[in-house]
Amino acid sequence: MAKNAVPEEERRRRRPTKQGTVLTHDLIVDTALRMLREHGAQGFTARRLGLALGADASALYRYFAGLDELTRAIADALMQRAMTGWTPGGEWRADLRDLGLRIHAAYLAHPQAAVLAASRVSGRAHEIAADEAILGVLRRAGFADPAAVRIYHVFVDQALAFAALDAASLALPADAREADEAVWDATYARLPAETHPNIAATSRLLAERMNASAYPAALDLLLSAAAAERAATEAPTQP
Amino acid sequence: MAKNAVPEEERRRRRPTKQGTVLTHDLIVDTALRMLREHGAQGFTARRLGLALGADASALYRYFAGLDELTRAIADALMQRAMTGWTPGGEWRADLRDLGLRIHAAYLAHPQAAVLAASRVSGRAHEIAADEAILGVLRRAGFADPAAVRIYHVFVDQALAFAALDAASLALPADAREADEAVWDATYARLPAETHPNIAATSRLLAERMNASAYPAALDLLLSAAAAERAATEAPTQP
DNA sequence: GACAAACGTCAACCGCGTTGGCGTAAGGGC
DNA sequence: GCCCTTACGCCAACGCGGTTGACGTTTGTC
Repeated sequence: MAKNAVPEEERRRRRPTKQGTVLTHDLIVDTALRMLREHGAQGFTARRLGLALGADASALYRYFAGLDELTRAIADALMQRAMTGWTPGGEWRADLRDLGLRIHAAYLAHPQAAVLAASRVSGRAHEIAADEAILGVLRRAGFADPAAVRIYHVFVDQALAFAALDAASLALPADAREADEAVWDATYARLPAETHPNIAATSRLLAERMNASAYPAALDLLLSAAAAERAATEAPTQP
Repeated sequence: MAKNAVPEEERRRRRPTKQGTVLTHDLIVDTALRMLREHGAQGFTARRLGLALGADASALYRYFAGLDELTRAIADALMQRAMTGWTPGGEWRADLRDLGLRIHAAYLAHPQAAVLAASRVSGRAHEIAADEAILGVLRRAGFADPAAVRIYHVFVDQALAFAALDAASLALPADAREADEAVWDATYARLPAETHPNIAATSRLLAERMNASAYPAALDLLLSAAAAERAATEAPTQP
C-alpha cells in the first residue's frame, strides 16, 4: 500500500487549529526558530509560541513533554544546519577553520537554544558526523592519534564554549545588554591612567573589540599552534 | 573618631530582620553563592533567597535594583576569589597561565553561579583589576598594543567560555549527567569502523579525555601561539 | 452510522520578579 | 529626653510564566 511510504509523523490524526493551521513537530520547531531569530530570546515563551501558531499554548504539550524537550529538539537541528553542505577541501587548516566558523555561526543563529544545548552530549547523528569529520581531517593531516584527539577535544570544546558564551550575551534581554554597554562606557572608558595605565592606554582598541566575538581570533591561534606542532613532528630537526 | 575607619557600607542604618539577621550586600551575595552551590540554579530565586536570609524577597530591592544587578555582584565576587593573592612573577607565559587557571578554577568552584555570571560584564572593581593585570602582563612582555588587546580578548573570553561550559556540565542534575555518559557509551563506543573509522580508531583515547576539561590544553595552545607571534615580531627576519 | 482515540481549547494552579504603601526602629538636633 | 526624619523590612498585589486536567470536537475505522 502506498500509505506505507508516508512517514509515521504524517499518519497521525490532524485537527486544524481555530485559525486553520495544522500542528506538526517540524512546524512547531521551525516556528520557534523563527520567533527566536525575529523577536529575540525574551520574546520566546510557550504562550507566545502558541499564539504564533494560532493555537493555545497547551496544545504544544501534545507534541513535547515540556519546554525542555522542545528546546532540545530545536538544538538537534543546530548541528545539522552547521554540517549541511560541508565537504572536506583537502587542506586541513582551511577545513578546520571552516568547520569551526560553521558551528559557531549555526549556534549563534539561535542563541537561546545554543545556551541550553552547548554543554550537552546529544549523541545524535549530526553531532557524531561532526566529530567524525573533525577527527578525520586531523588524522588525514598526519597528526598522531594522541595529538589528534587532544586537538579535536580543544577544537570542539572551544567552538561550543565560545558559541555558548557569545550566545548567552545575545540571549540576554535587550535591557540587560544595554545595561552592560552602559556599564562599559561609565567605567572602562573613564579609568585614569594613574591607576589603570594599561586599560587607559588601550581603551580605544578595547572599545573596538568590545562587541565582537573573540572566537575567530581564538580559532586562528589554535590552528597556528596546531600547525607549529605538526611542523615540529614532521621535520623534527633544525640544521 | 574610630567610626571614620568603618567603610561607608557599614555606617548605614541597620534594622534586623524578623529572624534577627542583618542584611548587607556581602551577606546577600554570599548567601546567593551558597544557595547556588547547594540547591542549583533551579532553586535560586529571589523569593527563596529572601527566605534563606530570613527576610522578604522585596527587602533585596533596597540593596540591588534587580536580579540583574545581583548577578553582576555575584560575577565580581567570583573574580575577586580568582585574583586574591595573585602577583606578577615576571615571566609573562607563566603569569598568564597562572591567571587563566585561577579564573577557571574560581568559576568552577561555583558552577551554578558561573553559568549565570560568565557572560556578563560586571564593570566592578575586581573584574577591572583582572583586566588591568592581564593587559599589563602582555604589554610588559613586549606585545604591541593591537596584539596585546587581541590576545587579551581571546584570553579572557576563552577562560570565561570554558569556565561556563565546564560549569554547565558540572551544574547539570546528577541524573542528566549519567544520561549523557550513558549516551556516550551506547553510541560513540560502539560505532563500527566501516562507517566511522576515525572515531573507532581513537575511541580509547576519546574515552580518556571525555570527562576532563579541555581548558588547560586550550590555554597552552593559546600561549604557544602567542609566544610564536611575539618571537616573530622580536626577530622579524629570514635571511 | 456509531465508536474510540487523537487533538485543540478552556480555565485554573502555582511560582516567578517586581512594585507601592505602610509600619517601625534607629539616629541626629535641640 | 523628646521629636522628627529617614532608612529599612514587611505585606499585598500585579502581570506573566510553565504546566495540568477536564471538556468538547474532529477524524479515521469498522
